Amino acid sequence: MARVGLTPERLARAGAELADEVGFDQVTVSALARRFDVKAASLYAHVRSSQDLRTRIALLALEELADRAADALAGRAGKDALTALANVYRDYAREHPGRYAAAQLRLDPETAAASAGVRHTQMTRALLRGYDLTEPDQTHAVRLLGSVFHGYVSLELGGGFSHSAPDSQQTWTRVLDALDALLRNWPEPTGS
Amino acid sequence: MARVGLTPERLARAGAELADEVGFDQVTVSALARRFDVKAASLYAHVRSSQDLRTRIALLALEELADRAADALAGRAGKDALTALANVYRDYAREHPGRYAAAQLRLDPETAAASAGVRHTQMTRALLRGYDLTEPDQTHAVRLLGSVFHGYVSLELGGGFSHSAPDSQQTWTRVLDALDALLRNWPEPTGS
DNA sequence: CTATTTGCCTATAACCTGTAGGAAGATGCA
DNA sequence: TGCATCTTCCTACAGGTTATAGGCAAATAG
Repeated sequence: MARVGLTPERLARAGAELADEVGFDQVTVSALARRFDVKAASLYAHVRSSQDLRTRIALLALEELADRAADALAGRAGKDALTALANVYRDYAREHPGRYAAAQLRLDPETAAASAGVRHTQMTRALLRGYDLTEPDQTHAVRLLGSVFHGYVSLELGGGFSHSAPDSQQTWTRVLDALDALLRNWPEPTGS
Repeated sequence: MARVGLTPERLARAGAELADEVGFDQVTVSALARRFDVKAASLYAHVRSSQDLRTRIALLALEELADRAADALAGRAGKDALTALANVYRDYAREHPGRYAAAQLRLDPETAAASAGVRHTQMTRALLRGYDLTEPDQTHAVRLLGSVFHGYVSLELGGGFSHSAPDSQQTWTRVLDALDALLRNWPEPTGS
């Protein structure tokens, strides 16, 4: 009865790999058990449920993504920082589609508050210090950037841009140009 | 043995309702069969598979969304049209979260090409006629708008904006201001 | 070197997908 | 009206997934 040496952390890491290979929603306790050549029931000693496993993978992905973002932002400012941060999300999603999908998992408020998700907000806010925005516009801009990054990446990943010209890379470059221009020239509220 | 009168269309409609109630990923053949007080096996006479059912719900949602968008755009131009279209997506997602999630289902290329998805692109393009963009910037702008709408709506739906000030409605208004300003003042490519 | 803890096992129940074949209701045609 | 046929929904079943309960053996502590 050889012991494989399962831990919640190893399961989350292996689950993340599995997600990248077969898709996050195909990650099951059974499939993960097969990967360790172990019975599914054995995994329940380490994770409470299938949902618990997914949450651990999501938290892992959020951490990795935040670490990459922190790396990319170090020593950069302005458009340079904007581009770097944006590319972190896009590249991560392309390298690790399953993990990226996991990072979108809806977490309950306490879990979310304790997750690396908050670092993402903080870093976006730090990036915006290179532009001249004061509250509440800074928060609006944080949300806008999050929306564009996530929206673009998920549409691109879903194949939305792959069957028409011009190619996605060109649009991406121009979108970052546009966001930079917008942040440098953030409009006043309209009268309406 | 009373006949219930199942058809693929009725199943898709009921599936859409079920999705709004319990979430798109909780839509199963079994659950739908229970809703009609019928055995799961019976549904397979009308849909080929669980995946087929999901696809039908996705197509239904895309249609509904395109119809609403066409309605909203009629007789509007410029920022008025931009706001109207944006609100269609946001309102639909809030009213019908399950259907909205369904609309994000990844379709195979042929199905996607035959879906109402293409109408969405066309309408966004029509909206952009109120701004002064030529190709390929128009395509870039279509993709940007799609990204912002989808990204914002999905982050908002995921609860991302609900636990911090200012409230999401204010950000939404300002994001639309910002997009309008950006489209009216679309930047040249940068030299890099 | 025994005693306890830990890790993985078998067994089992419930639910979901999907297929095969059967019976009752609906429909068409004489 | 009566008969044949088709359609609709059924039962039965096989295979996969989640989850719990209880058992035995390996690792570890005193």
